[in-house]
Amino acid sequence: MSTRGITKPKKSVIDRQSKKSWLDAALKALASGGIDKVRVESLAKNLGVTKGSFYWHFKDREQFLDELLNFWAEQSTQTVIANPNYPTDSKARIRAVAEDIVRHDLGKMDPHIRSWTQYDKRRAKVVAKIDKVRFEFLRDLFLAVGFSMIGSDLRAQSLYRYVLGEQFISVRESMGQRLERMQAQVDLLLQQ
Amino acid sequence: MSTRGITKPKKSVIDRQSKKSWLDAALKALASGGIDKVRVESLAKNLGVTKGSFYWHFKDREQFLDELLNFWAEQSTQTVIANPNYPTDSKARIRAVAEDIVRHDLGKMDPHIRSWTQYDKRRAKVVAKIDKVRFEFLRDLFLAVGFSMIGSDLRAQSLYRYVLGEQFISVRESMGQRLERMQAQVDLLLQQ
DNA sequence: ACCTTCCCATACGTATGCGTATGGAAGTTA
DNA sequence: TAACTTCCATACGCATACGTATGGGAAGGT
Repeated sequence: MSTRGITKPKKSVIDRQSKKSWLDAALKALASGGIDKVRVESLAKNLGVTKGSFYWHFKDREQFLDELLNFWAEQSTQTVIANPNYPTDSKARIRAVAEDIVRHDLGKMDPHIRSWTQYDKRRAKVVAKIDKVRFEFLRDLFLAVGFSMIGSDLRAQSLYRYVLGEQFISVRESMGQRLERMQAQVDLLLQQ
Repeated sequence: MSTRGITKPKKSVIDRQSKKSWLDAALKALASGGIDKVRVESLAKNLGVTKGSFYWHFKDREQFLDELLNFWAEQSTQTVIANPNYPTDSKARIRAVAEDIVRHDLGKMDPHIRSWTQYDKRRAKVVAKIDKVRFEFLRDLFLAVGFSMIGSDLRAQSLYRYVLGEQFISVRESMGQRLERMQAQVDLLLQQ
């Protein structure tokens, strides 16, 4: 693991890259055009270096993609869930979480990630783990409201599918519409 | 358009291919490993011919993929919607449709299609049209139950996102679980 | 000043996959 | 049977992208 820029953040005349800079570039490329756009030589061009740098930091493309997936997994479990500023009222908290998801476009990387990993059993397991974490987070929110385990399970699954499905619908709506629709969805789920 | 096998279904010593046989093979490949598996030479190998056949039937790969997308679009609007054996009772009809979607795994091609087309604006428009058709079909079902336009709209969007989202969740459930969950979801949406 | 380590450039070999040019076999029509 | 159409095989050129081998510049330690 390169620690350049952390222990010794000195300037260089030439652009020295770290693992993270490669992974950041890869995430950008992934978001712009899918995993097919995550190419060694292409990323190198974006970073202003050659692939000589890449093969110094990483063994090969496969190992790099593994790190990329973990990179996404880590920072996707530290956004919504780790936010400490949610209301204490359980129903209000669900609404706040739902709004956050839409407003900050959380899960916007999901189509790219899932499109990529769905044909790779090993990598799909990483995504499955993220699904599990997210789902349990949502389920706990409904449990806090007072729903039964079965009821909370159903509602969390419903809400999660809603969020996930929205990312794949080709008819994109405005932010206002999406927020409104999401709140209506939450209202529906919060009925007794 | 080749009409071989339709007007003159004669046997041949060698395997003569039609456009449809290429498209069928392409759909199979797409389902197995995404658009990346839809390769001219790969499909040719599966069909037992060379790409000389391909380039006789199609101009190039791009045009072929266009036809493939239309091929999917056509046969994806002729399954659920065209089924005439649904109950006349509006609520029962929704339940029957929902069960059909899960049981016959309708939309199982959707992840592959959407993963492929999401980076292609022109092709995404075709998918958007399918989204619209499906959504309006679902909305009409809720309208028939007696919900308002707004209420039907919300419920149809919710149900459609649910179906779509399920296809992308990496944690796969059993058919029984999926059916049960789907019915619970429909029950939730059918509440007043 | 020298040496070592870190990081990258350059050049090359190889594989894959698209598209094209051309010939030819099988079936059809005159 | 001769000509004509339909469909495919073969062979080639070309572009892209991975991975490797090798050399070298820059920075820091001694």
